Amino acid sequence: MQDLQSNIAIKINPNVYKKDPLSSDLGAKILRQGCNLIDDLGFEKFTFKKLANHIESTEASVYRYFENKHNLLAYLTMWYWSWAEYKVLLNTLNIDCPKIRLQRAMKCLTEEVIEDAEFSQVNEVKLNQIVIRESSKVYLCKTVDSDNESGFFHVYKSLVQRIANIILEIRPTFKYPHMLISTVIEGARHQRFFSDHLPRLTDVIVGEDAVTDFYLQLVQRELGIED
Amino acid sequence: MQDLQSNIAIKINPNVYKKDPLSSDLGAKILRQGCNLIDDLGFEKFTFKKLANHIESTEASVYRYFENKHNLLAYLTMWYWSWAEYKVLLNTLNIDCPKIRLQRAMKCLTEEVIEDAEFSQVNEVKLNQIVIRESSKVYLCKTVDSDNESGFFHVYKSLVQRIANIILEIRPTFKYPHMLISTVIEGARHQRFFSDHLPRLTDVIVGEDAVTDFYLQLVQRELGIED
DNA sequence: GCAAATATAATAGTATTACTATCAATTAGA
DNA sequence: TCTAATTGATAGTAATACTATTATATTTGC
Repeated sequence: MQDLQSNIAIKINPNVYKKDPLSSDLGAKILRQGCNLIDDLGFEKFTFKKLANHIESTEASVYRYFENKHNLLAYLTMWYWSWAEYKVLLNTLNIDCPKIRLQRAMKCLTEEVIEDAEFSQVNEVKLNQIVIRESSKVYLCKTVDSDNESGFFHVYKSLVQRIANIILEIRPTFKYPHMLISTVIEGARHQRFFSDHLPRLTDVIVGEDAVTDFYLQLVQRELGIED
Repeated sequence: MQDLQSNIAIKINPNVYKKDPLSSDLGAKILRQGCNLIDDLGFEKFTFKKLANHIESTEASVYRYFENKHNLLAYLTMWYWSWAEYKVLLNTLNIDCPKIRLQRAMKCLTEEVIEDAEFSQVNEVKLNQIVIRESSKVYLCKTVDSDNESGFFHVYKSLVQRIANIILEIRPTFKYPHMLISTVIEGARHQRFFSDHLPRLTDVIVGEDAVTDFYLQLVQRELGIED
């Protein structure tokens, strides 16, 4: 993926920002250090004032880029899902067999993010942690319907649709492709959180990626695909 | 269940409150109206001041019962899972076949909550909505480890363990019983949220309980149980 | 190279949030 | 009825979540 770094840019729906954070140095700092601070403090304790101090700028300047911290989190989440979709795309391109495409897509979407591709302003490992811990707060809130109309969840939905299509290619009569995929995507992140904080809710196996193993198996059994 | 209403009380771990809200009228109001207000405003916009005004009391009085709104939400969530576990218990008692016990437990944990048993101070339908939308915020936060030590998640974990035991009865070598159950429990609630707000992430089928159907099937296929 | 446009910093200010503290009034229990 | 516990009333603080204004840089277009 290295050779694509400089040429590919992830485009984010402008509704989520007031001023494009990729259009300036300060904007880039807001993304990068915003990511760091949200990871450190947790979303609830994170404020634009703290971020501004941290990057030696001012609160007012940060507000010029994002209406509020909710939208900054939405931006980061949208970026993450675009990046994930791009990974899926790269890994399934030119592969004819839909079962293998599904398997590879599942792997992309459930495996741990360890290496830091530093694809752009954002540190993918930290962003992954944020997505695990904070991203559901973007939709689990009263503004979900208007945010949805603004397109905040478009990328996520299109990612789910993309995998659902592979499933339908394998089993055209399967009734619940979207449910299955969103269950797996959300579940994988929850299980990683559980294994760090509430291990009795999961099954941790040292030296094995239990999460990927479990969800891959689950999907294959649900669709009746032999291993 | 009616005849048990007056005799059975759900006991909540005292670490979550400063003063037992079931020990006074005001406490009961805090639970009941807190539930209503959180449902109306969403957890982020909900404040103790608004609650106090709503029940014609004062902020300071509310703070006498709960350290903060996070703990009130934790209380309500704990109550919900105790209630759910009790439902599971009632529905699986005296049934020998573990497959049927599993099926009944799954049904309890995935089906829609429509009828309002008014089991106590809390309106179960509203509480169910709150659990769907807000409850993951109790653990998706920086205090999760100390909250866990205080026992905030004990009931939830014991519920998961209970069902995991049924699974192990059916398939003693199954590697991921906790993962499977927590995936189903969390997933069922997410899917209900999706079908209300982000329907492209799920598969809504009118007149059918797709959620229960899907997760029951998923579990049975994962465990290789014939329908 | 200069004017115009744009971006940022500095400062100030407001309403609300998330509490804590104190004390008086009321109620309940023994 | 006396005492203790509960609640209400009031006050106060630091932080949050913004908005507005103005001055100062910096970039860009010509």
